[in-house]
Amino acid sequence: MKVVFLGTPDFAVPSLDALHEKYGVSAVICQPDKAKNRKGEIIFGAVKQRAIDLGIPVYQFNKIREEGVQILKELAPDIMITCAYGQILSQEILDIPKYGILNVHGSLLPKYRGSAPIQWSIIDGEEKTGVTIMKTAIGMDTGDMVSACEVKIEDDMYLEDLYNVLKTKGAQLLIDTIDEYVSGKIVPVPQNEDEASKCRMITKEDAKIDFCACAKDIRNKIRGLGYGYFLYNNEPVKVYKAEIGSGKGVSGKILSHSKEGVEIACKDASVLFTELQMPGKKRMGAKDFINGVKMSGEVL
RNA sequence: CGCGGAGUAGAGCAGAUGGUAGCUCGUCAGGCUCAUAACCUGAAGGUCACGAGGUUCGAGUCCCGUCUCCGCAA
Repeated sequence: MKVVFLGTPDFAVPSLDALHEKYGVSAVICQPDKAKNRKGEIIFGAVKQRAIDLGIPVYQFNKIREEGVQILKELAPDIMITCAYGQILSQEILDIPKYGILNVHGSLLPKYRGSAPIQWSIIDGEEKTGVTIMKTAIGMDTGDMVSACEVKIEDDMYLEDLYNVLKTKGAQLLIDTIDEYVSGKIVPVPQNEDEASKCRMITKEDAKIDFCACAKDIRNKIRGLGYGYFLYNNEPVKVYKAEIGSGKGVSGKILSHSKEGVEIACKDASVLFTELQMPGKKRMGAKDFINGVKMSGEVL
């Protein structure tokens, strides 16, 4: 079976690996290179890099709906798999593969359609999420569902943790599903539109901590985004780990500053930051952080 | 060549106007204590990123070059 894979970031790498091992992937399509490091050198996306290592031909289109159609037709895949590719496909493309296109999505559809389902599921304090394999359709993650796998969101999971679990589960589910899908044993099920929800993209602003919020929400946000930040002396202080404290005070007041962490009051309690970073400095644990940065009892 | 910060004891930081380096934590030894991550005393530990570079009587501190790390932007 001829498989063409479309994906860009590292979330898609396990799926690419799994597919390639089982079926052999004849071509990989990913977004154009745009990431650069501080020196201005171009950094390849994780999928592109992986494809090169595996010796799979890579194609990149600014607009796959225009530039990619012809090539895709020539590739004549039996099935195409998308996983965090980053571009909207057209009906013309959807019609190319004999078995259509399957997508790996990081949520339990129809909830959390959209671009950052993993982040939002944690931010919202969900207790579970998962991955869904569905048919890629024209709408935003609206295709009929083929299979799904549930994952519990543990209280100590941060974005990176959940992300890693889901990308692995996604890859596993994908290869466990394809054969049955292709052979017709699985009949795709339409999504229940009444239960659908769509999450919006994450912006820089989302990472700014609002101390007027509840401790749990602040912590969930940091967990979901992987970090958060607040301004101290006009400089952004990034925080990577947070626990809920019992301190009370005016929202934004720095309650304590110890090896345990930097504790700041919020709406209903306090949050204790145990891993932080000053601009230009390295990320470090509270013990090291407070050794160099002395924060007094001011209010942010 | 996108903007900017930084490389000083194991770790985190200080070191105006240049004169061979300090603090906090940690470590080790001893003490106190029922005990301790608490406290007391003492000790070890640094060619101050690199370049047998430049200026100088003398540079961590000024100038030049290189490497590495990081924040922002992308």
